[in-house]
Amino acid sequence: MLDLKWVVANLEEAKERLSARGGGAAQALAPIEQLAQERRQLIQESESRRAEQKKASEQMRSLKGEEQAKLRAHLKSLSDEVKEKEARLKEVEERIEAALLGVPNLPHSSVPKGAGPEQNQVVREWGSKPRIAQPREHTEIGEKLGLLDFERAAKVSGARFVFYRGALARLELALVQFFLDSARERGYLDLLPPYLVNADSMRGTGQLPKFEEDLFKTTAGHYLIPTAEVPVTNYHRDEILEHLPIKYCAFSPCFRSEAGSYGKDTKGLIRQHQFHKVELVRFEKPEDAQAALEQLVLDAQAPLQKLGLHHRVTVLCTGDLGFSAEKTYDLEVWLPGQGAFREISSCSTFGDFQARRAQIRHRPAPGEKLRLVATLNGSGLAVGRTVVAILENGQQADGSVVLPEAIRPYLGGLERLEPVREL
RNA sequence: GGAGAGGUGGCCGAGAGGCUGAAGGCGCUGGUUUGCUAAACCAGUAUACGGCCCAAAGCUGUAUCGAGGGUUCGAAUCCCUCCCUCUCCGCCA
Repeated sequence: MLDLKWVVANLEEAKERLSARGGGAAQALAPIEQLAQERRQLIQESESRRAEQKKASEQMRSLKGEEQAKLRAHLKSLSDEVKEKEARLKEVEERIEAALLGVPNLPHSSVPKGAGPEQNQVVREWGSKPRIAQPREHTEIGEKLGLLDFERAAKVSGARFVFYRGALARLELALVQFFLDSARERGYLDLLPPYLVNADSMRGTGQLPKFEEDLFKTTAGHYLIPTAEVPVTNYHRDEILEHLPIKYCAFSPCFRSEAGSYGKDTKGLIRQHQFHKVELVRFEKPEDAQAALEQLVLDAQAPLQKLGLHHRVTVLCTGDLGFSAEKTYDLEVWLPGQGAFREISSCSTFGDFQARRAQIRHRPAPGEKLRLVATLNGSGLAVGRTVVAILENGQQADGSVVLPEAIRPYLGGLERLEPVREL
């Protein structure tokens, strides 16, 4: 959420910076100026009335009989007036809040302007493409080896679900441990979060109120988390943090309804309703946020490099930026089967956008005023997509898959994936 | 799920219609004293939103005792709804 005071004082700048996102982001601001004015006036009126009322009602104690009855009648009308104004004020503030909650974050000045994904810019590349004669996609590789079962998953759960079998099931969990180890080495504290959260948490990180249709909701009113970012960022909701920075790594399953992505990546592991991810979350001083984002990208790249997977870093342009993000780098891993780079991590800084919604603050020094912190997060990494990359990059002519050396110790020394032996 | 007890400042804990932003204590900050440390003593110690001010500082108004609503001239205090915590019972991995 943007700061109301700042928006009102810098309306033109706000509109201009939001319009870089395209899609009418700036229009959401339209009603705010007038509402802010109404709000100020109502505050002044109701507060001055209330001050008057407070003063007069102090005399009530010392008065008796008719005198008191007279004053009481006067105060009653004052009281009614205050109540009426406060009711109107509340309504105006609710409308401001509703409008503001629907406004996306301002892109950082260093974000390239652009209309959509085509205008994202490649920042750097790591490694090189493996030479594979006739690359196949992970679905084919996995199904042939008996390691992936989409058909039965469709029977049991529906589209966009999967069963992993045998060594691949183990690989998924091995990668989780491997990613957490990598993050821990880089100073992140392990957190294993709840997978169901309340609406306040979803509002804190920006999923609600605007993106409810992307979420799964339980009959009890909880939401299934679409990423560990939600519980981990909200871990410090309504808190005053004493020491910054704070760095957490958290494993969790992620649940996404994928509403509106019909027809996209319908096959395979790329886009599932449920997947696993290790998330890196940082709380930083505002002035450290940009440097921390650069650091975060390196933290996310580290396991990818240990696995020897060819990838590149891109910076998202203004038109492709997520709702809450101020700046985002994507990590895209090379998938020989698809002949394309695909997102495997997304690292963003949110400035104080989430911190304002979630009221996460810190005191720069004793005696100084509280400030909102900056929040950041990035995948480190998406586990399912890493499995895809390992399958496609490690595929051999005989159908087996050679595993990256770095992951072998997590699998009891297993070197390659071969057909599952039916028991 | 059933029965009961609770939620007050950074923390502990009083208060039970007006004099309470809230006693007392702890903590923290500054000062005095002091070979050092400690102790003692003194002072200060919230947040948000308005107004005055070019701005900061400062002054000033209002709100805030789990959340929301109600009663009342006036609510931390009375009533209603909800949330959360704890204890016991049931169920359960």
